Amino acid sequence: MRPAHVTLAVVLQVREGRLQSLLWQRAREPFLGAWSLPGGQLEQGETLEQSIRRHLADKVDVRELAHLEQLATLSDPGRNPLEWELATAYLGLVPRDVDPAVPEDTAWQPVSQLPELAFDHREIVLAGRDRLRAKLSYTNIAYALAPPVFSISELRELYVAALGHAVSATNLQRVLLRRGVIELTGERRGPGRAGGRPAGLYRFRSQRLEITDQFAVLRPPG
Amino acid sequence: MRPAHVTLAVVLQVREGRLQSLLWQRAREPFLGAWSLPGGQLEQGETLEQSIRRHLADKVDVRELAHLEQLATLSDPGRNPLEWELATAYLGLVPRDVDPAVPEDTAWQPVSQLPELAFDHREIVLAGRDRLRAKLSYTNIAYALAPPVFSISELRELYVAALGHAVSATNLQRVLLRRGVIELTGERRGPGRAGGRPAGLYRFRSQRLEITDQFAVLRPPG
DNA sequence: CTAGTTTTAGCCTGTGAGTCGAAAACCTGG
DNA sequence: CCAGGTTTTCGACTCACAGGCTAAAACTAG
Repeated sequence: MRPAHVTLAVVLQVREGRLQSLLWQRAREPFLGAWSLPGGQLEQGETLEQSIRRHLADKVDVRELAHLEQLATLSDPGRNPLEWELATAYLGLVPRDVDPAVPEDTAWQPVSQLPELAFDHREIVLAGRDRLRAKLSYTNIAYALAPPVFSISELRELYVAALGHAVSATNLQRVLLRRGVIELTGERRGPGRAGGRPAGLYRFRSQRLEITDQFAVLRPPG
Repeated sequence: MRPAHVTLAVVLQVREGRLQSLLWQRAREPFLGAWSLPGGQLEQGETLEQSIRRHLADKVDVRELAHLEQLATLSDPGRNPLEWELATAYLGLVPRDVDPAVPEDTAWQPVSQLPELAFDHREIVLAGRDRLRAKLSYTNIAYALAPPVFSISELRELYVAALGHAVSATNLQRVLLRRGVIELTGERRGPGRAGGRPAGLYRFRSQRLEITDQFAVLRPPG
């Protein structure tokens, strides 16, 4: 006998200054009505990545995934009480400027205040968050959370939301510039309501994941 | 229809100053006779980790795994020409002082000079090596490659073999001591053939994976 | 006792992260 | 048009730690 196999995704986006995860309410047993991760059955002829992309595009209409990577495969025989089922979890990231239309039964929920989740989905969400936090320190993965063009203050807000601790804008700018992760576009943004010096606008040099050879880190202050 | 599911392991050990991987020759199609990674079918009622442990203990008699972690799940529909089959790959590490008895059809082979491997096993081995190399820099994972007690020179040889570049014994000692990864046992080892100051003997403080909060790195010299 | 070998410890340097404060560039209100 | 408030940016300083080099320590063999 063979196990069923599903793909799941922790889809993260920074909204309203907080890191949020896309969740939907299950429409059938087990855990009917409980919040859970989007995903579904693996079909013949597709890879795991194709499968999770299909389910995300189908059910939740998220085509704007700027990054997608495999997290892990869960295999506890008791994780699904009705059936022997493996689940391969992915981490997906959505940039800040898009707001994908989501169905009724789907909602963004802050990772720091998750509701009760079905199956082992809570630990998967936290694993995704931790993976993101780690990679923010030694890769350019923030490109997948940021809009195409942004000011340092905006970028700082993203880092604060994702990392969960204060980040110095000055330091962030210097670190990312020196590493060659971001570059100045030359444009500037008109100042806000209360005036202030217009912000320079930056962009990520690469839209694909790159690993910084210098492993250095953005540490919490203090 | 559901896919078959197998578990595989990249089992690494430093032998004769080189990082080597445990391989065995396939006894059936496809790829009959080709070198491949040890592993086998996932059985009902077991987790993936239990499965790979069972196969390693059964077929290859490696019980001395000091570390085991999941690498990834491979899912290309064409990866097995005969059957739709997913494979979850693990990374296993064996300390230097043990020499597990292995059957006729099984052998250690240097990762830097791999033979032709069945399926997608070559990339899995390289992924395992890369994972190990990365973790050597920011975790205490070397505990799983080292004997219970060792001199700094011996530890240095392990790092050189695993990382593939020169490592300064002085620097290694200072870095690992400052991070609290290793500690002096108080014993010393009698000097070798040609004399020399007796080496202090060290041990790892923890035999479980710990992540260094300081992400700093052991870089190649120069 | 001397020469050779290996390990250990100390000193120096360089790099990059983190902090702080001042200057730059803009607004609004008088 | 000037003064005061706001936001961004730049430069100077400090600190921690990795990496390199050299000398000292501790031992063996002849």
